[in-house]
Amino acid sequence: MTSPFDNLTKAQISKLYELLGVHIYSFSENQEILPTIKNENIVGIVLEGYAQILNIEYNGNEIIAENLYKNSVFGSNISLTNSENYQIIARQDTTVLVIDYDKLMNPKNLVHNYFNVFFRNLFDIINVKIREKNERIKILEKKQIREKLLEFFEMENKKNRLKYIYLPFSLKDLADYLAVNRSAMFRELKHLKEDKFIEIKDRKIVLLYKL
Amino acid sequence: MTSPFDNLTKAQISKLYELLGVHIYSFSENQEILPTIKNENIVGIVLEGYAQILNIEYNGNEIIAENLYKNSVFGSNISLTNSENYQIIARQDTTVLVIDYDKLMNPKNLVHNYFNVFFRNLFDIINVKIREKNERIKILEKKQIREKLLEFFEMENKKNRLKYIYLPFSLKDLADYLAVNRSAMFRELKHLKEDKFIEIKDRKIVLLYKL
DNA sequence: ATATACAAGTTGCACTTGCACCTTTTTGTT
DNA sequence: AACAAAAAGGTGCAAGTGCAACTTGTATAT
Repeated sequence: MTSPFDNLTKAQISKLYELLGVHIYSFSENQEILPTIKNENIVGIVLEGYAQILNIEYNGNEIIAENLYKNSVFGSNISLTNSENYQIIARQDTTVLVIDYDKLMNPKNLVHNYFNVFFRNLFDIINVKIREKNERIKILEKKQIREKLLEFFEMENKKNRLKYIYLPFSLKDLADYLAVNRSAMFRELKHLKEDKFIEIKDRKIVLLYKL
Repeated sequence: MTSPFDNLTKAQISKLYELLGVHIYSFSENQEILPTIKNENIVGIVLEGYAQILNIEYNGNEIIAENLYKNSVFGSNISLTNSENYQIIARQDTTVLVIDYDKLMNPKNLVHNYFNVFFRNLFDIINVKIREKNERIKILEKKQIREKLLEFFEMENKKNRLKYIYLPFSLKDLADYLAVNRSAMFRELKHLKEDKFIEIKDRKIVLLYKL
Protein backbone atom coordinates (compact mmCIF):
# COMPACT_ATOMS: atom_id res chain seq x y z
CA MET A 1 0.00 0.00 0.00
CA THR A 2 1.55 3.21 -1.20
CA SER A 3 1.85 6.19 1.12
CA PRO A 4 2.03 9.75 -0.25
CA PHE A 5 5.58 10.19 0.97
CA ASP A 6 7.11 6.93 -0.15
CA ASN A 7 10.60 7.31 -1.55
CA LEU A 8 11.04 10.80 -0.15
CA THR A 9 13.56 11.87 2.49
CA LYS A 10 12.57 14.10 5.38
CA ALA A 11 14.44 16.95 3.73
CA GLN A 12 12.51 16.43 0.50
CA ILE A 13 9.23 16.32 2.35
CA SER A 14 10.07 19.67 3.96
CA LYS A 15 10.83 21.16 0.57
CA LEU A 16 7.61 19.73 -0.77
CA TYR A 17 5.62 21.28 2.07
CA GLU A 18 7.15 24.63 1.27
CA LEU A 19 6.63 24.33 -2.46
CA LEU A 20 2.95 23.48 -2.06
CA GLY A 21 2.33 25.77 0.89
CA VAL A 22 0.67 22.98 2.81
CA HIS A 23 -1.31 23.44 5.98
CA ILE A 24 -1.59 20.86 8.70
CA TYR A 25 -4.69 20.70 10.87
CA SER A 26 -5.50 18.55 13.86
CA PHE A 27 -8.97 17.47 14.85
CA SER A 28 -10.22 15.65 17.89
CA GLU A 29 -12.60 12.72 17.86
CA ASN A 30 -16.05 13.54 16.46
CA GLN A 31 -14.96 16.99 15.35
CA GLU A 32 -15.95 18.17 11.90
CA ILE A 33 -13.01 18.41 9.54
CA LEU A 34 -12.56 21.43 7.29
CA PRO A 35 -15.91 23.06 7.93
CA THR A 36 -14.69 26.48 6.89
CA ILE A 37 -12.67 25.77 3.77
CA LYS A 38 -15.06 23.08 2.56
CA ASN A 39 -15.97 24.75 -0.67
CA GLU A 40 -12.44 25.45 -1.72
CA ASN A 41 -10.53 23.39 -4.15
CA ILE A 42 -8.21 21.32 -2.02
CA VAL A 43 -6.55 17.95 -1.67
CA GLY A 44 -6.30 16.48 1.79
CA ILE A 45 -4.10 13.71 3.08
CA VAL A 46 -4.76 11.94 6.35
CA LEU A 47 -1.44 11.85 8.20
CA GLU A 48 -2.79 10.24 11.36
CA GLY A 49 -6.11 8.98 12.63
CA TYR A 50 -9.36 8.02 11.00
CA ALA A 51 -12.19 10.03 9.52
CA GLN A 52 -15.29 9.57 7.38
CA ILE A 53 -16.86 11.45 4.53
CA LEU A 54 -20.62 11.55 5.03
CA ASN A 55 -23.19 12.41 2.40
CA ILE A 56 -26.07 14.26 3.96
CA GLU A 57 -29.42 13.74 2.30
CA TYR A 58 -32.28 16.21 2.13
CA ASN A 59 -34.05 14.28 4.89
CA GLY A 60 -31.05 14.41 7.19
CA ASN A 61 -29.91 10.87 6.54
CA GLU A 62 -26.17 10.43 6.66
CA ILE A 63 -24.48 7.96 4.36
CA ILE A 64 -20.85 6.98 4.68
CA ALA A 65 -19.35 7.95 1.34
CA GLU A 66 -15.81 7.02 2.20
CA ASN A 67 -13.58 5.90 5.02
CA LEU A 68 -10.38 7.90 5.37
CA TYR A 69 -7.58 6.00 7.02
CA LYS A 70 -3.96 7.00 7.41
CA ASN A 71 -2.51 7.97 4.01
CA SER A 72 -5.93 8.32 2.40
CA VAL A 73 -6.23 11.11 -0.11
CA PHE A 74 -9.41 13.09 -0.52
CA GLY A 75 -10.57 16.41 -1.87
CA SER A 76 -12.99 18.36 -3.93
CA ASN A 77 -11.59 17.03 -7.16
CA ILE A 78 -10.86 13.56 -5.94
CA SER A 79 -13.31 11.89 -3.70
CA LEU A 80 -16.05 14.43 -3.32
CA THR A 81 -18.89 15.15 -5.65
CA ASN A 82 -19.45 18.74 -6.62
CA SER A 83 -22.29 18.98 -4.16
CA GLU A 84 -22.08 20.78 -0.85
CA ASN A 85 -24.11 18.25 1.06
CA TYR A 86 -21.38 16.39 2.79
CA GLN A 87 -19.42 16.46 5.98
CA ILE A 88 -16.08 15.08 7.03
CA ILE A 89 -15.95 13.86 10.60
CA ALA A 90 -12.91 12.74 12.59
CA ARG A 91 -13.68 9.39 14.17
CA GLN A 92 -10.43 9.48 16.14
CA ASP A 93 -7.94 12.24 16.80
CA THR A 94 -6.88 13.00 13.28
CA THR A 95 -4.20 15.04 11.57
CA VAL A 96 -4.80 16.24 8.04
CA LEU A 97 -2.51 17.85 5.53
CA VAL A 98 -4.20 20.25 3.14
CA ILE A 99 -2.94 21.35 -0.26
CA ASP A 100 -4.50 23.89 -2.54
CA TYR A 101 -5.49 22.03 -5.72
CA ASP A 102 -4.25 24.79 -8.02
CA LYS A 103 -0.90 24.79 -6.28
CA LEU A 104 -0.72 21.03 -6.68
CA MET A 105 -1.42 21.30 -10.38
CA ASN A 106 0.95 24.20 -11.01
CA PRO A 107 3.10 23.17 -14.00
CA LYS A 108 6.15 24.80 -12.43
CA ASN A 109 6.23 22.05 -9.83
CA LEU A 110 7.25 19.57 -12.47
CA VAL A 111 10.89 20.68 -12.46
CA HIS A 112 11.29 19.35 -8.91
CA ASN A 113 12.01 15.68 -8.72
CA TYR A 114 10.71 15.37 -5.16
CA PHE A 115 7.40 16.79 -6.34
CA ASN A 116 7.18 14.28 -9.15
CA VAL A 117 7.85 11.41 -6.80
CA PHE A 118 5.10 12.68 -4.53
CA PHE A 119 2.76 13.14 -7.44
CA ARG A 120 3.40 9.61 -8.62
CA ASN A 121 2.52 8.30 -5.18
CA LEU A 122 -0.76 10.22 -5.27
CA PHE A 123 -1.50 8.69 -8.66
CA ASP A 124 -1.01 5.23 -7.26
CA ILE A 125 -3.23 5.89 -4.24
CA ILE A 126 -5.97 7.32 -6.39
CA ASN A 127 -5.90 4.33 -8.70
CA VAL A 128 -6.61 2.08 -5.76
CA LYS A 129 -9.52 4.32 -4.91
CA ILE A 130 -10.95 3.94 -8.39
CA ARG A 131 -10.72 0.18 -8.18
CA GLU A 132 -12.59 0.23 -4.89
CA LYS A 133 -15.30 2.40 -6.37
CA ASN A 134 -15.62 0.13 -9.38
CA GLU A 135 -16.10 -2.82 -7.08
CA ARG A 136 -18.79 -1.03 -5.14
CA ILE A 137 -20.59 -0.03 -8.34
CA LYS A 138 -20.50 -3.59 -9.59
CA ILE A 139 -22.26 -4.64 -6.40
CA LEU A 140 -24.77 -1.81 -6.34
CA GLU A 141 -25.76 -2.56 -9.93
CA LYS A 142 -27.11 -5.92 -8.85
CA LYS A 143 -30.83 -5.76 -8.44
CA GLN A 144 -31.36 -8.32 -5.72
CA ILE A 145 -29.93 -8.49 -2.22
CA ARG A 146 -28.88 -12.09 -2.74
CA GLU A 147 -26.97 -11.14 -5.88
CA LYS A 148 -25.33 -8.24 -4.10
CA LEU A 149 -24.23 -10.49 -1.27
CA LEU A 150 -22.88 -13.17 -3.60
CA GLU A 151 -21.01 -10.56 -5.65
CA PHE A 152 -19.54 -9.16 -2.45
CA PHE A 153 -18.50 -12.63 -1.27
CA GLU A 154 -16.95 -13.27 -4.67
CA MET A 155 -14.87 -10.12 -4.49
CA GLU A 156 -13.73 -10.68 -0.94
CA ASN A 157 -12.96 -14.27 -1.80
CA LYS A 158 -10.73 -13.20 -4.69
CA LYS A 159 -8.60 -11.20 -2.29
CA ASN A 160 -7.55 -14.18 -0.20
CA ARG A 161 -8.60 -17.27 -2.16
CA LEU A 162 -9.87 -19.08 0.92
CA LYS A 163 -13.18 -20.90 1.31
CA TYR A 164 -14.33 -18.30 3.77
CA ILE A 165 -14.16 -14.59 4.23
CA TYR A 166 -13.81 -12.36 7.23
CA LEU A 167 -16.03 -9.32 7.17
CA PRO A 168 -13.90 -6.20 7.46
CA PHE A 169 -16.80 -4.51 9.26
CA SER A 170 -20.07 -5.22 11.05
CA LEU A 171 -23.11 -6.68 9.33
CA LYS A 172 -24.86 -3.36 9.84
CA ASP A 173 -22.07 -1.63 7.93
CA LEU A 174 -22.28 -4.32 5.27
CA ALA A 175 -25.94 -3.43 4.74
CA ASP A 176 -24.92 0.20 4.27
CA TYR A 177 -22.17 -0.80 1.87
CA LEU A 178 -24.64 -2.82 -0.20
CA ALA A 179 -27.16 0.02 0.15
CA VAL A 180 -29.96 -2.25 1.34
CA ASN A 181 -32.20 -2.36 4.34
CA ARG A 182 -30.46 -4.03 7.25
CA SER A 183 -33.23 -6.41 8.27
CA ALA A 184 -33.92 -7.34 4.65
CA MET A 185 -30.25 -8.26 4.35
CA PHE A 186 -30.47 -10.35 7.53
CA ARG A 187 -33.44 -12.18 6.08
CA GLU A 188 -31.52 -12.91 2.90
CA LEU A 189 -28.50 -14.12 4.87
CA LYS A 190 -30.85 -16.48 6.69
CA HIS A 191 -32.14 -17.79 3.36
CA LEU A 192 -28.58 -18.31 2.15
CA LYS A 193 -27.91 -20.29 5.31
CA GLU A 194 -31.07 -22.35 4.82
CA ASP A 195 -30.10 -23.02 1.21
CA LYS A 196 -26.68 -24.24 2.44
CA PHE A 197 -24.81 -21.55 0.53
CA ILE A 198 -23.08 -20.15 3.58
CA GLU A 199 -22.45 -20.53 7.27
CA ILE A 200 -21.89 -17.56 9.55
CA LYS A 201 -19.91 -17.47 12.77
CA ASP A 202 -19.51 -13.90 13.95
CA ARG A 203 -17.66 -12.17 11.15
CA LYS A 204 -16.47 -15.36 9.50
CA ILE A 205 -18.59 -16.39 6.55
CA VAL A 206 -17.93 -19.86 5.16
CA LEU A 207 -18.71 -20.16 1.46
CA LEU A 208 -20.11 -23.67 1.25
CA TYR A 209 -20.51 -23.48 -2.52
CA LYS A 210 -16.76 -23.03 -2.82
CA LEU A 211 -16.02 -26.35 -1.14
CA MET B 1 -11.64 18.71 -20.65
CA THR B 2 -8.04 17.65 -20.38
CA SER B 3 -6.50 15.44 -23.04
CA PRO B 4 -3.50 13.22 -22.26
CA PHE B 5 -1.25 15.22 -24.57
CA ASP B 6 -2.18 18.74 -23.55
CA ASN B 7 0.79 21.09 -23.37
CA LEU B 8 3.07 18.71 -25.26
CA THR B 9 4.65 19.35 -28.67
CA LYS B 10 4.68 16.71 -31.36
CA ALA B 11 8.38 16.21 -30.74
CA GLN B 12 7.75 15.67 -27.03
CA ILE B 13 4.97 13.22 -27.75
CA SER B 14 7.35 11.21 -29.94
CA LYS B 15 9.92 11.15 -27.17
CA LEU B 16 7.23 10.10 -24.74
CA TYR B 17 6.15 7.24 -26.99
CA GLU B 18 9.70 6.06 -27.14
CA LEU B 19 10.30 6.39 -23.41
CA LEU B 20 7.20 4.39 -22.55
CA GLY B 21 7.50 1.92 -25.41
CA VAL B 22 3.88 2.50 -26.35
CA HIS B 23 1.95 0.39 -28.80
CA ILE B 24 -0.85 1.66 -30.96
CA TYR B 25 -3.63 -0.67 -32.03
CA SER B 26 -6.55 -0.12 -34.34
CA PHE B 27 -9.87 -1.89 -34.09
CA SER B 28 -12.85 -1.88 -36.36
CA GLU B 29 -16.43 -1.45 -35.26
CA ASN B 30 -17.70 -4.23 -32.97
CA GLN B 31 -14.25 -5.78 -32.66
CA GLU B 32 -13.05 -6.82 -29.24
CA ILE B 33 -10.25 -4.63 -27.94
CA LEU B 34 -7.20 -6.16 -26.31
CA PRO B 35 -8.44 -9.71 -26.09
CA THR B 36 -4.95 -11.11 -25.87
CA ILE B 37 -3.22 -8.76 -23.46
CA LYS B 38 -6.29 -8.41 -21.27
CA ASN B 39 -4.74 -9.79 -18.15
CA GLU B 40 -1.61 -7.73 -18.36
CA ASN B 41 -1.05 -4.63 -16.40
CA ILE B 42 -1.61 -1.84 -18.88
CA VAL B 43 -2.96 1.65 -19.29
CA GLY B 44 -4.88 2.40 -22.47
CA ILE B 45 -5.75 5.73 -24.01
CA VAL B 46 -8.41 6.09 -26.68
CA LEU B 47 -6.85 8.19 -29.45
CA GLU B 48 -9.81 7.98 -31.82
CA GLY B 49 -13.23 6.38 -31.85
CA TYR B 50 -15.53 5.06 -29.18
CA ALA B 51 -15.53 1.86 -27.16
CA GLN B 52 -17.23 0.33 -24.14
CA ILE B 53 -16.10 -1.71 -21.18
CA LEU B 54 -18.65 -4.45 -20.51
CA ASN B 55 -18.95 -6.46 -17.34
CA ILE B 56 -20.00 -9.97 -18.14
CA GLU B 57 -22.07 -11.69 -15.49
CA TYR B 58 -22.19 -15.38 -14.74
CA ASN B 59 -25.51 -15.61 -16.58
CA GLY B 60 -24.11 -13.95 -19.68
CA ASN B 61 -25.65 -10.56 -19.02
CA GLU B 62 -23.53 -7.68 -20.21
CA ILE B 63 -23.46 -4.46 -18.26
CA ILE B 64 -21.86 -1.29 -19.56
CA ALA B 65 -19.20 -0.50 -17.00
CA GLU B 66 -17.77 2.49 -18.78
CA ASN B 67 -17.95 4.45 -21.99
CA LEU B 68 -14.59 5.19 -23.54
CA TYR B 69 -14.57 8.26 -25.74
CA LYS B 70 -11.63 9.99 -27.33
CA ASN B 71 -8.98 10.78 -24.69
CA SER B 72 -10.48 8.38 -22.16
CA VAL B 73 -7.98 6.52 -20.04
CA PHE B 74 -8.57 2.98 -18.91
CA GLY B 75 -6.60 0.02 -17.67
CA SER B 76 -6.23 -2.79 -15.23
CA ASN B 77 -5.28 -0.43 -12.45
CA ILE B 78 -7.56 2.37 -13.40
CA SER B 79 -11.00 1.58 -14.56
CA LEU B 80 -11.16 -2.16 -14.38
CA THR B 81 -11.81 -4.34 -11.40
CA ASN B 82 -9.37 -7.13 -10.75
CA SER B 83 -11.81 -9.60 -12.21
CA GLU B 84 -11.41 -11.19 -15.60
CA ASN B 85 -15.06 -11.06 -16.48
CA TYR B 86 -15.09 -8.09 -18.74
CA GLN B 87 -14.72 -7.23 -22.36
CA ILE B 88 -13.82 -4.07 -24.22
CA ILE B 89 -15.66 -3.58 -27.48
CA ALA B 90 -15.04 -0.97 -30.16
CA ARG B 91 -18.36 0.67 -31.03
CA GLN B 92 -16.75 2.58 -33.88
CA ASP B 93 -13.42 2.25 -35.61
CA THR B 94 -11.14 2.92 -32.69
CA THR B 95 -7.45 3.57 -32.16
CA VAL B 96 -5.96 2.78 -28.78
CA LEU B 97 -2.58 3.57 -27.32
CA VAL B 98 -1.29 1.01 -24.85
CA ILE B 99 1.31 1.56 -22.16
CA ASP B 100 2.76 -1.02 -19.84
CA TYR B 101 1.80 0.03 -16.30
CA ASP B 102 5.21 -0.75 -14.87
CA LYS B 103 6.87 1.35 -17.53
CA LEU B 104 4.50 4.18 -16.76
CA MET B 105 5.36 3.99 -13.07
CA ASN B 106 9.13 3.68 -13.58
CA PRO B 107 10.73 6.29 -11.30
CA LYS B 108 13.36 7.05 -13.92
CA ASN B 109 10.70 8.70 -16.07
CA LEU B 110 10.45 11.52 -13.57
CA VAL B 111 13.57 13.25 -14.84
CA HIS B 112 11.84 14.02 -18.15
CA ASN B 113 9.69 17.09 -18.10
CA TYR B 114 7.55 15.92 -20.98
CA PHE B 115 6.75 12.78 -19.04
CA ASN B 116 5.71 14.78 -16.00
CA VAL B 117 3.44 16.97 -18.08
CA PHE B 118 1.83 13.86 -19.52
CA PHE B 119 1.51 12.29 -16.12
CA ARG B 120 -0.15 15.39 -14.75
CA ASN B 121 -2.68 15.24 -17.58
CA LEU B 122 -3.46 11.63 -16.71
CA PHE B 123 -3.97 12.64 -13.10
CA ASP B 124 -6.47 15.26 -14.14
CA ILE B 125 -8.39 12.85 -16.39
CA ILE B 126 -8.54 10.24 -13.68
CA ASN B 127 -9.84 12.71 -11.14
CA VAL B 128 -12.75 13.45 -13.42
CA LYS B 129 -13.38 9.74 -13.63
CA ILE B 130 -13.51 9.46 -9.84
CA ARG B 131 -16.00 12.27 -9.62
CA GLU B 132 -18.21 10.54 -12.17
CA LYS B 133 -18.06 7.31 -10.23
CA ASN B 134 -18.90 9.08 -6.99
CA GLU B 135 -21.94 10.58 -8.63
CA ARG B 136 -23.08 7.21 -9.88
CA ILE B 137 -22.60 5.65 -6.44
CA LYS B 138 -24.61 8.41 -4.82
CA ILE B 139 -27.45 7.55 -7.19
CA LEU B 140 -27.17 3.80 -6.84
CA GLU B 141 -27.24 4.08 -3.05
CA LYS B 142 -30.77 5.43 -3.23
CA LYS B 143 -33.24 2.68 -2.50
CA GLN B 144 -36.17 3.81 -4.61
CA ILE B 145 -36.40 4.50 -8.31
CA ARG B 146 -38.04 7.85 -7.68
CA GLU B 147 -35.18 8.87 -5.42
CA LYS B 148 -32.65 7.71 -7.98
CA LEU B 149 -34.34 9.73 -10.69
CA LEU B 150 -34.58 12.85 -8.55
CA GLU B 151 -30.95 12.55 -7.52
CA PHE B 152 -29.97 12.17 -11.17
CA PHE B 153 -32.05 15.20 -12.15
CA GLU B 154 -30.45 17.16 -9.33
CA MET B 155 -26.96 16.32 -10.53
CA GLU B 156 -27.68 17.06 -14.17
CA ASN B 157 -29.39 20.24 -13.14
CA LYS B 158 -26.31 21.39 -11.21
CA LYS B 159 -24.28 21.14 -14.37
CA ASN B 160 -26.28 23.73 -16.30
CA ARG B 161 -28.50 25.44 -13.73
CA LEU B 162 -31.52 25.49 -16.02
CA LYS B 163 -35.06 24.45 -15.15
CA TYR B 164 -34.79 21.51 -17.45
CA ILE B 165 -32.24 18.89 -18.39
CA TYR B 166 -31.40 17.18 -21.63
CA LEU B 167 -30.74 13.51 -21.29
CA PRO B 168 -27.26 12.71 -22.57
CA PHE B 169 -28.55 9.28 -23.63
CA SER B 170 -31.72 7.30 -24.25
CA LEU B 171 -34.22 6.46 -21.52
CA LYS B 172 -33.22 2.83 -21.90
CA ASP B 173 -29.62 3.75 -21.15
CA LEU B 174 -30.81 5.85 -18.24
CA ALA B 175 -32.42 2.76 -16.73
CA ASP B 176 -29.11 0.93 -17.08
CA TYR B 177 -27.26 3.85 -15.51
CA LEU B 178 -29.64 3.85 -12.55
CA ALA B 179 -29.43 0.04 -12.47
CA VAL B 180 -33.20 -0.42 -12.46
CA ASN B 181 -35.67 -2.26 -14.61
CA ARG B 182 -36.57 -0.23 -17.66
CA SER B 183 -40.31 -0.60 -17.46
CA ALA B 184 -40.34 0.04 -13.73
CA MET B 185 -38.48 3.26 -14.42
CA PHE B 186 -41.03 4.22 -17.08
CA ARG B 187 -43.80 3.63 -14.58
CA GLU B 188 -42.08 5.88 -12.07
CA LEU B 189 -41.54 8.59 -14.69
CA LYS B 190 -45.25 8.43 -15.37
CA HIS B 191 -45.97 8.89 -11.67
CA LEU B 192 -43.64 11.87 -11.57
CA LYS B 193 -45.53 13.35 -14.50
CA GLU B 194 -48.87 12.69 -12.80
CA ASP B 195 -47.59 14.31 -9.63
CA LYS B 196 -46.57 17.38 -11.67
CA PHE B 197 -42.90 17.00 -10.78
CA ILE B 198 -41.72 16.80 -14.37
CA GLU B 199 -42.71 17.03 -18.01
CA ILE B 200 -40.99 15.01 -20.71
CA LYS B 201 -40.62 15.91 -24.37
CA ASP B 202 -38.25 13.50 -26.06
CA ARG B 203 -34.98 13.91 -24.20
CA LYS B 204 -35.90 17.19 -22.59
CA ILE B 205 -37.11 16.84 -19.02
CA VAL B 206 -38.64 19.94 -17.46
CA LEU B 207 -38.21 20.08 -13.71
CA LEU B 208 -41.50 21.65 -12.64
CA TYR B 209 -40.49 21.70 -8.98
CA LYS B 210 -37.61 24.02 -9.88
CA LEU B 211 -39.92 26.68 -11.29
C1' DA C 1 -44.03 0.97 -49.79
C1' DT C 2 -42.54 -2.58 -46.92
C1' DA C 3 -39.69 -4.72 -43.87
C1' DT C 4 -36.64 -4.48 -40.01
C1' DA C 5 -34.89 -2.93 -35.85
C1' DC C 6 -34.97 -0.60 -31.80
C1' DA C 7 -36.64 2.87 -28.41
C1' DA C 8 -40.66 4.20 -26.01
C1' DG C 9 -44.59 3.23 -23.54
C1' DT C 10 -47.99 0.05 -20.92
C1' DT C 11 -49.92 -3.56 -17.79
C1' DG C 12 -50.64 -7.63 -14.59
C1' DC C 13 -48.61 -10.31 -11.40
C1' DA C 14 -45.44 -12.50 -8.34
C1' DC C 15 -41.76 -11.66 -5.66
C1' DT C 16 -38.66 -8.77 -3.12
C1' DT C 17 -37.77 -5.19 -0.25
C1' DG C 18 -38.20 -1.33 3.01
C1' DC C 19 -40.08 -0.15 7.14
C1' DA C 20 -41.77 -0.26 11.71
C1' DC C 21 -41.43 -2.63 15.66
C1' DC C 22 -40.13 -6.07 18.22
C1' DT C 23 -36.51 -9.50 21.19
C1' DT C 24 -32.07 -11.29 22.19
C1' DT C 25 -27.19 -11.01 22.45
C1' DT C 26 -22.90 -8.68 22.81
C1' DT C 27 -19.98 -4.99 24.22
C1' DG C 28 -18.41 -1.36 26.89
C1' DT C 29 -18.69 1.68 31.08
C1' DT C 30 -19.20 3.04 35.79
C1' DA D 1 -22.31 -6.55 39.08
C1' DA D 2 -25.35 -3.51 37.03
C1' DC D 3 -26.38 -0.72 33.53
C1' DA D 4 -26.56 1.41 29.01
C1' DA D 5 -25.82 1.25 24.26
C1' DA D 6 -25.14 -0.93 20.15
C1' DA D 7 -25.30 -4.97 17.14
C1' DA D 8 -27.57 -9.00 15.81
C1' DG D 9 -31.60 -11.34 14.85
C1' DG D 10 -36.53 -11.65 13.65
C1' DT D 11 -41.47 -10.84 11.69
C1' DG D 12 -45.78 -8.92 9.50
C1' DC D 13 -47.23 -6.04 6.15
C1' DA D 14 -47.60 -2.61 2.62
C1' DA D 15 -45.29 -0.69 -1.01
C1' DG D 16 -42.10 -1.04 -4.68
C1' DT D 17 -39.87 -3.49 -8.28
C1' DG D 18 -38.50 -6.99 -11.73
C1' DC D 19 -40.11 -9.52 -15.29
C1' DA D 20 -42.69 -11.10 -19.13
C1' DA D 21 -45.37 -9.95 -22.68
C1' DC D 22 -47.43 -6.99 -25.00
C1' DT D 23 -48.40 -2.24 -28.28
C1' DT D 24 -47.00 1.95 -30.40
C1' DG D 25 -43.82 5.04 -32.50
C1' DT D 26 -39.85 6.17 -35.30
C1' DA D 27 -35.95 5.80 -38.03
C1' DT D 28 -33.19 3.27 -41.62
C1' DA D 29 -32.60 0.27 -45.21
C1' DT D 30 -34.20 -2.46 -49.25
